[in-house]
Amino acid sequence: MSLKKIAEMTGLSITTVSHAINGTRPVSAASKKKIAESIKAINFKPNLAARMMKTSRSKTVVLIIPATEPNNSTNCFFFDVLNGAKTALEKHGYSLIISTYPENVLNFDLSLIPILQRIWVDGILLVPPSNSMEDIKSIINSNLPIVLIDRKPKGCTLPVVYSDSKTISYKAVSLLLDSGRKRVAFLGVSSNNPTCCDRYAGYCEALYAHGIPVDKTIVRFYENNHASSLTEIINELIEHNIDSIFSANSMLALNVLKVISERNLKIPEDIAVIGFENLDWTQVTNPPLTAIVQDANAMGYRAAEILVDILAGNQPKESCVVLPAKLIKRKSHSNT
Amino acid sequence: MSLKKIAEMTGLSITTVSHAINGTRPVSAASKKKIAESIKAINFKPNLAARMMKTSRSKTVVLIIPATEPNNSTNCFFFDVLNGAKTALEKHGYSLIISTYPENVLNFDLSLIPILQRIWVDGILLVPPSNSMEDIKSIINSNLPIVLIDRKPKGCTLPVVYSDSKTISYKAVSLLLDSGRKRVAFLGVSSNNPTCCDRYAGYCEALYAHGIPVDKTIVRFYENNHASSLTEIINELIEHNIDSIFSANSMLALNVLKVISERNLKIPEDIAVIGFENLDWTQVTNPPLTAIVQDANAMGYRAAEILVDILAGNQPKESCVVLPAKLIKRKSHSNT
DNA sequence: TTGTAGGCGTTATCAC
DNA sequence: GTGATAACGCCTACAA
Repeated sequence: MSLKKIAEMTGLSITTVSHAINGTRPVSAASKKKIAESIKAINFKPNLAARMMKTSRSKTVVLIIPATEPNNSTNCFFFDVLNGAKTALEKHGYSLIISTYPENVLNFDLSLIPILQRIWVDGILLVPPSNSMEDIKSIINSNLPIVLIDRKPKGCTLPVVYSDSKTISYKAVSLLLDSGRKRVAFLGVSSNNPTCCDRYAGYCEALYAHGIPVDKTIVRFYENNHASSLTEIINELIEHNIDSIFSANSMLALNVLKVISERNLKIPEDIAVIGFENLDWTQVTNPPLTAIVQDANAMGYRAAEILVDILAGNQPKESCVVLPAKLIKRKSHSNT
Repeated sequence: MSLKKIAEMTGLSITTVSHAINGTRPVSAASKKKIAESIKAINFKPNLAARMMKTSRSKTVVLIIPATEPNNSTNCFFFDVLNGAKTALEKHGYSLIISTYPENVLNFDLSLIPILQRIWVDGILLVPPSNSMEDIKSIINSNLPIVLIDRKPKGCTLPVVYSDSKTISYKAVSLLLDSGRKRVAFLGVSSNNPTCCDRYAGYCEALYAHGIPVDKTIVRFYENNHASSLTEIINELIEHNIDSIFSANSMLALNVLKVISERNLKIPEDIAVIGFENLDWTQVTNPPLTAIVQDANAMGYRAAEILVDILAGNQPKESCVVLPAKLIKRKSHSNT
């Protein structure tokens, strides 16, 4: 099954068949018809390896995401990113390869990722591991087109698609303050995580706008290599006379709910909670969680579209897409 | 950057270099060393397109899974499957391409999946859409090696890796019956879903073993194209004088919890609930959900290993792997 | 509008 | 132990 076969069947040359298939040169209607028929007859599909060898394009893109343990709700978020990217890519005839790196290993060299060791993908969709461009330097050195997703490292000039975490965090914390809370704790994953930093920035600005100074004793980052366990951290926080917690991702929110209920405290009466969600479970917690939702699917989709555009040789129209996030008010933020 | 270049650098022939790299023929230690040095010097990587052209092997496998809407907990399950498969594949030098099909479209022709339209992948990991081999016939006709995951259609002779849903469902329902429940309702996704059928079979056997006949009025399948909404179905079920519900997946369990709490009924006093979980959220529901957990990661991993084995030309040692599932007892199944 | 021919970087066959 | 050389299937000058 090859161009040659089609050429034989139609009595035309390989060249003409090739041009007919790719539309790279005028071909007479009669020839076109014959070729189309033969293609159908033997269900011919061009050999991508051969094509790739000539064009050095694989029409394949890799999505590189952090992988946490199984059963972690962050995974759902990335699944939606993946699905969005896949949808956009398939539309343009690209395939999507998946690769992951360990979220919790410091200074993991991304260029060690197997697929990047091969001459293979045309471009990269990357969720960067940290705030630092240094950590993705080796991957940038591959000289493949890159679009970042979800996290924008400091000093980043690459195209990037992410949620407006700061604005929505500002809103969430304001909601707590406006309903009379005075001691709003902040709980984040890591001070080295761009998204987390944005959320912290929104928190600080909201406090500032309400004339309340940031009290570092009720701000905690659960650094991955932290000495204390997450449960301990939350317990500590609660013992600092707080009346509410803004927790900067869904996994943290989940643990906050757990610890609070273990201490037999009431939400929102004793402690109001606002978190993040990647999943519908937040509506069946006790009480249903007031939470921020991001459009993960759109994030993947938009990023993929930008990458495809770059691969097509165009100047990207937008090098930085900031998607809005939503605050869903349920019962955990206020008893009024 | 090619074998030719390495050949020039070392003064050896392309042939020898190729054999040295692939270990397909004895090469003198001295030559080996020279070659290794040159490879390192120019950071040479074999061109996969060229290699693929000769071998007609892409060292790439596709994972085909159903995709539901964003934010659906089923996605988490498949993310873990994906991650497990990826881990195993990378170990053997394979890359993983992702493709999805719409879960709710009947008779979706899987062979329409873009990646399968190209001459590209060496093998297929597939979560089949239904109970019927007919629905995956077109994909089987591709003549690529296939390993099924999670669901075993009727009359299936392909290698398949799935959880022992029946046994664990038997245990779960027995737990309800042993604690005195008499009217255990069953809620499943679809009678056309192999996993769901297994869970129903476990349910029936448990009832049988306890001398209770299956009452079809308290058995419901939420067929995807069902006229009534899921909420209606659950409400109907509750009105049939039941004292407990076994819901056959996490999405259903979530909705069961929601409806019960909307009706201001108490769990487990009024209605005991056992569900499935893909995620840690089940511990923060009210009350924490007694649930069945599967090892999705292992499922993907094992399936990928079998596929790699087949691709290596071996007879697979096991054509059917049934993984155990766990029942996690929390608070929703019994008040004693 | 069509055809000829060379080459992309491998692997495989055969010969030494 | 080692080397020439012919494919694999496609694209693309260059020619007609």
